[in-house]
Amino acid sequence: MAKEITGMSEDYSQWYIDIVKKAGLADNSAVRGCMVIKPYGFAIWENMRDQLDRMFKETGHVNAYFPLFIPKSFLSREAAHVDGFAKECAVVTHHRLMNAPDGSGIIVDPDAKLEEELIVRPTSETIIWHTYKDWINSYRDLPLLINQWANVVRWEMRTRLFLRTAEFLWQEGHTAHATREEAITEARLMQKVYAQFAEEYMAMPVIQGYKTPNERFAGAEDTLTIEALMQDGKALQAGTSHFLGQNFAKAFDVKFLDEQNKESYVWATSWGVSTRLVGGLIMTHSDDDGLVLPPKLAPTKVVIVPIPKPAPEINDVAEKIMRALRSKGISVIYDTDDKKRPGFKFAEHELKGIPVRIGIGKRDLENNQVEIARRDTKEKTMQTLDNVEQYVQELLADIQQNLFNRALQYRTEHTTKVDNFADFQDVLDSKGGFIEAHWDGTTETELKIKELTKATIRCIPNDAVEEPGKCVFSGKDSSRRVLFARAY
RNA sequence: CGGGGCGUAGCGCAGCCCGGUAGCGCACCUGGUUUGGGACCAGGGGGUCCCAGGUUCAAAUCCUGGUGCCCCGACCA
Repeated sequence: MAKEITGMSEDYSQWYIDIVKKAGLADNSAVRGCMVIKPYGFAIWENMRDQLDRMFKETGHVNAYFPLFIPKSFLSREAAHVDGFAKECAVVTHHRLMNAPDGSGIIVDPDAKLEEELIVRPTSETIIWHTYKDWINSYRDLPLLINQWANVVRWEMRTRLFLRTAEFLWQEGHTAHATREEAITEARLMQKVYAQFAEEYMAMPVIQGYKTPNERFAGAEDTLTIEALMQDGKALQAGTSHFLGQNFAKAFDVKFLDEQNKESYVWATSWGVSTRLVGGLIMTHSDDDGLVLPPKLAPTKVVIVPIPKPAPEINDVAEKIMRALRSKGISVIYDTDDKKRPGFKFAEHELKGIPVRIGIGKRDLENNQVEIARRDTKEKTMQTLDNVEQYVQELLADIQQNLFNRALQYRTEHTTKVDNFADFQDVLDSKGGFIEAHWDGTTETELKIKELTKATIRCIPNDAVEEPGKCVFSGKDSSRRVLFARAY
């Protein structure tokens, strides 16, 4: 009726857009490529953010905030870095508006041109490393473990709600270390934190690995990644953690004195995840009825629907259940709207992905029971009133686990070992997903494969087993399989 | 940056070809009947038809120019 969602199999892209809009997560805005994150979508992001923030702090990081604007000259200090971002920067050139002399409206005041243009940050390495120069003198100042929650702007050609927007919210960790080993350990730790978050909270299984030189972050010596697989068989880079070597320390002249009074450049990492994760969450679990949310991130875990509408005896029971669940930290709402009928509400709450629905009708109360429905499988059971609290707790845990299992099973079924290029193309076009194949290690081959198939090397998995083989494209020697996929 | 589409009520759209009182569905308000998987009836409110200029007695509709957003691709988190 009112909220038709395009079928996933019919048009995956349209299905995704329908979910985002109809579940009330976000809308397009008046600004090209920028979205309005609506309260429900923002609530999901807040839950992600809060949990990640806890995990960052548990691993010793603190939050700070750096400017939105970056002097143009900063960006050019690290050569690879500027190459990577130059083409997608928003630039501030003036600082004042004025009424047009001809009365045609407001124009930029030509006299208010900035001496040096400001770049709206696409990422903050440069402004942060400029600042670190002042903060770091001695080994005693290290490690410096800082995270920032911020918005950044990348003027992308092609945008998609949550997955790629011109402005997005994210966190960026920027750490400084005394030794190479310590920085590498940090980058690995944060990759692990991201993987743990993705799997335990988002119920989204990820492959941990590292990027090929070609896919590396601009300015990094090594880029670690977590890669997830979406339901249409495309991969999503869900988070990255970079070992930056001494590149930024050298570019911004950040040195420290060690215990031996010897001066050296510090070692750096940076790592980030963004609102893109919301897109990943949607594309991992949702279905043709709408959003499906893992309980650990659902803004509302339980909704109670009075059947057919609120009534004193139903309200009493609902209140009791709410109190009991809330005392266990379970967010629950009672849908008291007396204008909408139960069927409408069921559909609406399913669209919003609320993990558990409790239906209370007079008929049920006569039998001292309520109906409990789970969003993931849409199964319903009757539970006696004294059992509701415990049942719901277990059910939420079960849903969380089931979503992960389901996604893992999908990924397993869509991960294929391939040993020749014909199969490689066949698999990509038929079922998609991850392809484990040998690669000769050259960028040339990587690019050629991309050109021919649109598949990229998502990563070299951390746990890739050493096995001799022949490159799926060039036939040259290879010592391990890498992970290919078409990606978002 | 190429290709396509769209701008008309809060949302989704028709009307435009062939100029003549701005319409439909949903949502909203009122009343009533309903209510265990997206209710129905009756009444009602709500519009710079993206902007500017032109043609015309008359423009949502025709002409010219502009602008915005979306979708699909190449580039990227």
